[in-house]
Amino acid sequence: MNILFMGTPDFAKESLEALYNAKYNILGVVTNPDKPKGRGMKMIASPVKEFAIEKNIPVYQPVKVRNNEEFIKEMQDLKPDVICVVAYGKILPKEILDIPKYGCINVHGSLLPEYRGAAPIQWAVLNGDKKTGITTMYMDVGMDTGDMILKQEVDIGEDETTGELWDRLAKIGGKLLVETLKQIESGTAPREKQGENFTLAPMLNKEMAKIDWENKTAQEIKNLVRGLNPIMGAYTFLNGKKIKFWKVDISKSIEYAPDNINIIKNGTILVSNQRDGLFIKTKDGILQVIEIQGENAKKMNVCDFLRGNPINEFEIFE
RNA sequence: CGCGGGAUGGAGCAGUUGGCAGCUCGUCGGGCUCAUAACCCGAAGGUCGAAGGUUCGAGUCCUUCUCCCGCAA
Repeated sequence: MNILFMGTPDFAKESLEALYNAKYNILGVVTNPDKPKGRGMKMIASPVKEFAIEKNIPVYQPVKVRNNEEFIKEMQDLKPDVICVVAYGKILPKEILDIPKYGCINVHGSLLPEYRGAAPIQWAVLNGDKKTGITTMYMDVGMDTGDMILKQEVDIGEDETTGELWDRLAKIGGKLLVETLKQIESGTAPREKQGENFTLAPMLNKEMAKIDWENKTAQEIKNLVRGLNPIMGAYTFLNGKKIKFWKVDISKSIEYAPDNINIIKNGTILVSNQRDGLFIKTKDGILQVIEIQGENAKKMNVCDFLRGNPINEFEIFE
């Protein structure tokens, strides 16, 4: 079985590596072009590209795919039996989808038809879901609308972050992809149409990262912090300064609740000291901050942070 | 030359117009208490990132360098 692989981030690299270790013949790897990134705008190659180079697999990095006759011709000439696409970052035109006889297989980070789109893992955590999973499918021209092949459910931990779940799903995705190919080869792969009741997982935007103290519950805020770690971090303002929360938890003890808690504004700091940390009133409970980051500073444990950046009790996050 | 912040005892930070290097925590010793991640007393621990310059005097002002970090999905 000759495979053409398309993917870009570390999530995709896991699948590529799984295919490689399963001894499939990988004709080539298509990945997004290197781009300037990080401090100093250094050119960075994608994890998929780095792996491919290490294993001497040819790398293709078209700037665009649609209407790129030269690239499409190149892909056709490779004559892949199947194309595996994992978080490539571009939409593939029909001309590409039609190349391989076994079709294009995609690894998607959710239990389809839930969370079609770019950010399925993030949204599963943001919404506080208890479980999610991986789905492999035959791609069609729609956005994650193809017929499903295999699924694997995965439980989401109560405190698990998007980053942690991302890493786990990446590995599971690799395994499921290999299993999917095996079944396709042996002709036993199932093919199931997606139901009508789908949900979307659009790309995340910056506004949603701001904590809404007024209307959100402690659990919702915790989900926001978990869901945005490590992508952008949930933030709030204190005295005009932007502060990011990287890890919070719902305080189980009520000993920090003052008598007049019901008339205090949501977002008010109830406790702030170097021993206990930082506790904040929310709509329905008390939130404990565990990991925090100030402006132009690195993340740190909240107790360390308070040592150098004292915060008064009864100040209010906005 | 993408934008910005920083380098000060073990940790996190402050240090005003240049004038004895400080705060919180931790560490060590002692005390107090039925008791404490409590409190009190004391101690150790710094070539203030590197080099040069201005000055009677530089953590602080000027130049150069090194390293670290944040934001731009």
